[in-house]
Amino acid sequence: MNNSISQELNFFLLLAKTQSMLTRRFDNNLGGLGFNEFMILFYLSQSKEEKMRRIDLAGKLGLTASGITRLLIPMEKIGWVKREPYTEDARVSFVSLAKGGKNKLADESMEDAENLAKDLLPPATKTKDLETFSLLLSTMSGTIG
Amino acid sequence: MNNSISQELNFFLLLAKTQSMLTRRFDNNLGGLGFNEFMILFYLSQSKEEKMRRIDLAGKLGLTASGITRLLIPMEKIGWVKREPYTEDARVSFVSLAKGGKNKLADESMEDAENLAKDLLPPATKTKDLETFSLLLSTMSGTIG
DNA sequence: GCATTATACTTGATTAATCAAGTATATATC
DNA sequence: GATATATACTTGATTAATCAAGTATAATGC
Repeated sequence: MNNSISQELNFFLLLAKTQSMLTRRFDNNLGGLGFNEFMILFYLSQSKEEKMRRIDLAGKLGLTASGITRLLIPMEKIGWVKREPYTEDARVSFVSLAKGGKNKLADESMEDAENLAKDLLPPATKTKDLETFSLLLSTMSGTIG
Repeated sequence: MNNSISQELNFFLLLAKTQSMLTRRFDNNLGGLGFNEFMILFYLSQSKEEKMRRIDLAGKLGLTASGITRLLIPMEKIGWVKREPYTEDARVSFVSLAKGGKNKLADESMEDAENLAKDLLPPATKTKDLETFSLLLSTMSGTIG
């Protein structure tokens, strides 16, 4: 039996496990919003004119274009986001933050997310380490393309 | 517009994005094994007598018991794992590594996973940092319960 | 300008995984 | 030792997300 495993692979196994648990935790504690839905509303709220191309949203969440299409369907129905055609390039359609989504985010979910984030990190976590780790994550997600 | 977001929450958003991309990458490059399937075969191969309780497997992957039940159904059918009843506690059933699964892992997937892991990490990643992050991740997943 | 290639998005079919509820067994409490 | 609670697992219903293929439009190369 060969029991050896590299530190690198071990890191990815741990990452997968942790992220599964984290996603479930976020999904259940954002006042009725799923984590992905929260991220969509949040990124829209941060963007210029509160609207983004669907493909850019996909990039932000690390999902496929298809995944975004499907995520947005119920959100549009409920009135959290709106579809905005784009005349300069007919392939593109923008998603914009609708009133309902803006309220949903502001009233509760944003605060819930912030509180959860602070609760989840071990109290001893060093700011400096968090920075290093964040940088590693951006580099990886930038590289994976 | 309130554009502020804590470093902590930002970290979790980045983590989610990166993990989505990573999972897709692993899923498509382990010689026909999904990432979760790979992890199951791997953890079984590492465990005593190459068998584990389903609930412990769930813990290792960060999934629910239900998720594990469903993951194992096709794997059992294909002959990668076997179900083993446990007389000392009739609630429990063990999963063991079957011949097919053992071969699948040894012939290709283990090597693929190791190579991928090394490819995905930025070359400049410091061993020391990787250790720190791994520790942070274990602490978090241990705490989340 | 025409043909090729690339981009943005949607859709059908499928797979993955959750939750809530249910079954069966074991453990603890009184 | 009967009752209540906890644990391990499965199942039905549902939601999430993929891939592969298709549509439509735009950009590139010659």
